[in-house]
Order: sequence, then structure tokens, then C-alpha cells
Amino acid sequence: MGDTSRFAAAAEDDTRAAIMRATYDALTSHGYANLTIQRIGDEFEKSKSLLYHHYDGKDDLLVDFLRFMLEHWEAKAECREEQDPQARLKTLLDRVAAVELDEETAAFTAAMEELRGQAPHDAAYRERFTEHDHALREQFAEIIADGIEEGAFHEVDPTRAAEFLLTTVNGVRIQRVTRDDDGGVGAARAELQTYLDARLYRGEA
Amino acid sequence: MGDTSRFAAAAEDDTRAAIMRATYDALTSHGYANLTIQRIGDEFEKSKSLLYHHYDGKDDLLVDFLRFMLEHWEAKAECREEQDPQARLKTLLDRVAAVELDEETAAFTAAMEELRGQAPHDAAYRERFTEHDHALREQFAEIIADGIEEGAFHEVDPTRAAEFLLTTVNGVRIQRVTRDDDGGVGAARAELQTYLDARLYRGEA
DNA sequence: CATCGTTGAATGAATGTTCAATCAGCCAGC
DNA sequence: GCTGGCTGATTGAACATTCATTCAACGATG
Repeated sequence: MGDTSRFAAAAEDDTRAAIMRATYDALTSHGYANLTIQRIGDEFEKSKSLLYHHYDGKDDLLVDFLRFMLEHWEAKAECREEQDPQARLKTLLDRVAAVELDEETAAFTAAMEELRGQAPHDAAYRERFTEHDHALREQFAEIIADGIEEGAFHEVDPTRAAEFLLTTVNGVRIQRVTRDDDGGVGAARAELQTYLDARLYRGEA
Repeated sequence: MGDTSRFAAAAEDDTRAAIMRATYDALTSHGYANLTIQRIGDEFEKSKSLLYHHYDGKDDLLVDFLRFMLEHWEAKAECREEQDPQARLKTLLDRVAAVELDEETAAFTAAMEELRGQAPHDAAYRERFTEHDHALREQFAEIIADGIEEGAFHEVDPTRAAEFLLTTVNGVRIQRVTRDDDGGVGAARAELQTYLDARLYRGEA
């Protein structure tokens, strides 16, 4: 019985993962506005009817998909390395707002921003992205607080500085996927570095 | 004939404006993903069939709507006042990323960001928002260049600093309409002010 | 009468969803 | 060990509804 239920659970997880993958593919191919059950079914290896065996309907599926995407993103951003605060900040910034993006990451970012684009008129989405932003802000704030405690950073308000960093990151992300150029990531990041050097990082002396 | 065509043109403009208004109302009510000809027609005083007398179809209408929205936005952001660069920069920032928003402006911003959310998978939208961002960046860059010329600002790279400001503005805007809190506008703006004071504005001495 | 803005009804395609019918694997009883 | 039912995964066909779009007809206005 133990094995059976384990296998069953694993199979169900596989199916769910396949549905999430199909939804992701359909989203990146057709965009959120043209995301239909039909198109998700087309990307899905099994039949589209099966989607209704695993989910109550389109809304239910998309809610789960949003969670799936946010979990992926947060797993990606997580960093628990033991470095000095300055290096940790650089690592985190590179993960959430890298200057150069491979095609896969670019597509993922685009999908994420399309989802975020639904938040203005969908309270459930808005709630999720609020949490999501808060989590990232707290990561920034922790690093900054550590830096101050260690004496490596100037004594800024960690939350305020973190919110500013988050805003810049979100600006970089939206610009990158909604512009034909690179979204000015290089310039923005360089100027952000100047800000960090002047405002946050304490000199050697 | 002169009067006739003028009136006719004016009437046509009125109708077009009414269609744009109806589209705007439908968008803010239902979101871009659920924006249909039917719903635009519902908000429209005339019948939905009339939409096809003025536009080739839904796509054509939406393309015009995007232009309509961007024109509104750019008219709003325009500022040709004769002030010193520092005051002009503050004015511009207040217009494009105000800390406090009345309901109407908030709804407009939300609609704009929903449109921007289509850009990742729609090349026409992407092109428009690229131009749009460049225009705003140039406004920032001009002010900064003027400030440097007048000796009021430090000698930074105007384009680079402008791109950074633009990124922050876009970050503020997306956060504000996709979060349940105020998007951290206050904190971000305060920290941006600190950056400007330290990096851009020259002291009295 | 001719023109043009305007409309309601109608079209076929696409939408989300349901459902009866298979299929495969597992457990109970013989 | 075999059989027969039970459960859950899976499917194709069907459903009503909504979609974007078309069009013939109407009415006002010149």
C-alpha cells in the first residue's frame, strides 16, 4: 500500500507537472490574453478533457499555475551562501535582474510579467504578487541589515533602501520584456552600482 | 462644403473619441484578457456594429486605442516650464510617478500597465512602448544635460542617469497597480531623492 | 434621390465545460 | 491463481454560450 500510494502520488505529480508545463508553453506561445483551454490541451500530451479531472476549471488551473510560477521564481532567487553582505547583494541582484539573459530565462521573465499584468484587475493575482514582492524586499533588507551590523554598510534605513532596490529590479524586469532594445539594463544597473558605492558600501578607511 | 466637412470631421472625431472612451471603460472593468467587442459595445452609446464602420476589426481598434492611450499619457507628462533643472526634474517625476494618486489616475495607470503587459508577445505593442520609454528617457536626459551645463548638477552621464530614472519610474508604476499596498512608492521615492541629492545635485558651495 | 451613419439579426468559429464510455490496475473472494 | 467488480485515469463527442464579423435594411440629411 505504501508503495502503491507513493507511486500514485508520484504519477499525479507528474501529470500536474505536465499540465503546468503545457500551460507555460501555451502562455509563452500565445500570450495570456489568448490562453485557452484548447491551447493548453494542444501542448498537453494527454487530452484536454483530462484537465477537468485535475482542476475544477480554467480559473482553478490558472491559480495553481501562478503558484507554480512563483515557486519556481522564488527557488531560483534563493541564496544562502556565506559571503560578505556586499557579495551577497551582488549575487542576489544578478539572480533577479541579470544584465545578460539566456533565452530560457528571458521567456520565463516574459511569462512572469504577463501574469503580473493581470494583477491590476484580479485581486487574487494582486495578493500573490504583493507577497512575492515583500519576500524579495525582505531578502534585500536582511542583507542590508547584516551589512550595517558588520560595519560594512552605511547606516541607511534597510527597509527603505530595500524597497528602492526592489523597485529598480521590477523596473528592469518589465522594461526588458516589453521593449525591443535590452530595456536599458546595462545603464540602469551601472547607475545602480554607482548609487550602491556612494550610498551603501563603506570605504576601506 | 467647408463647414459640412468640418462638422462631419468633428462628428467623426466625437464618435472615435466615444469609441476610445468605451474601450477604456471596458478595459478597466474587465481587464485586457476579457476585453471583447461585445463589452466595448456595451460601454458604447451606439451599437457594436458601428465599431466595424470605423475600424477594420478588433485588432485595428486596439492598435488605435494603444496610440490613444500613449498620446494621453505623453500629453500629461509634457512640461515646458521655465524653471531651474532641479525643479523641472521634480515636476517631471511628480507627473510620471506621483506618490499620491487620485482614483482616476490610478485607473489610467492600471490600464496602461495592462497594455504594457501585452508587449512581451506582441511586437507592435513592444515597438510602441520602446518609443514611449525612449521619449521619457530623453526628457530626463535633457533636464540632466541642462543641469550640468548650468553647473547645477554634477557631471554624470545624462543618458545613463536618465535610463536609471526611467527604470525606477517604470518600477514604481508597475508595483503600484499590481500590489495591494501602495507599491512602496513613498520609500522608493524617498530613497531616489537621497540618490539625487548625493549623486546629481551640486551643493551650494 | 443619394449618401452615410446606424442598427438588429444572423453567421460560423471558438469558447469553457460536461458526460457517457473506455482503459488499466488493484483487491476480495472463490 | 483466477475472476469479477471497483476505482481512478483518460478520452472523444457533445453542449450551450460567446466570440468576431458580416450584411441587408433603415432613417435622417443634404
